[in-house]
Amino acid sequence: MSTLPRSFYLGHDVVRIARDLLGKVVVTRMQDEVTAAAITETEAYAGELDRASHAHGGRRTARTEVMYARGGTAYVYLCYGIHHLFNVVTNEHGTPHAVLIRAAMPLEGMVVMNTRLGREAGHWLKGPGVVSKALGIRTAHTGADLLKGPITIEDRGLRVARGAIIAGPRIGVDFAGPDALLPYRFHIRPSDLR
DNA sequence: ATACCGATTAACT
DNA sequence: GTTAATCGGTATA
Repeated sequence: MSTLPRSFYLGHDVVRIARDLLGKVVVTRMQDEVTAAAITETEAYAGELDRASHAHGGRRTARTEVMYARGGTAYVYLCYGIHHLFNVVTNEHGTPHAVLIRAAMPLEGMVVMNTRLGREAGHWLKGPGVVSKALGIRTAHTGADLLKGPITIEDRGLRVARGAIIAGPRIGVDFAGPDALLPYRFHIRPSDLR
């Protein structure tokens, strides 16, 4: 169990980092409640040039400012007034790259997850809103340092089976024109983690 | 100040 | 396949 170092997040290739996050474990420690889940789906948002990104065109607002922080910072925003979507900021300070965590496999704290979800978490948290809800991640956590907590990401030695990664276009970004077709989404099945 | 709408989800028909 | 839920961000005035 080792928390990912700052250098993991400072890389300039957000698409590669999105792929490398598959199999890594998101851990939250909140009020003595520990939950952990292995990432099975991600999407890369490539900053100012990416029409699907909140930071497209260099937009800087109260909400998006945290995207310009250094890699290893949490960006959590409210979508449709209901869902808290968890992103991992990457690249150096000033470059607004981020990776959206869209699905994960529960590893620890299933009882707590069940309570938070109001149902059985099962063996696969599908959808960014569901992942955040199960892990207790909310907009209040935006700006949190992923090297300190309460949210951390660890390498627990899980490896992705060779050839298991599927790349494709991102979900829900039809408004982004040609950028909606970029293969910035990566996913695997929980059974592809060893 | 006001109007519109989204990197979604669950519960419908 | 369709739709309600729910509210902060953003643009427009």
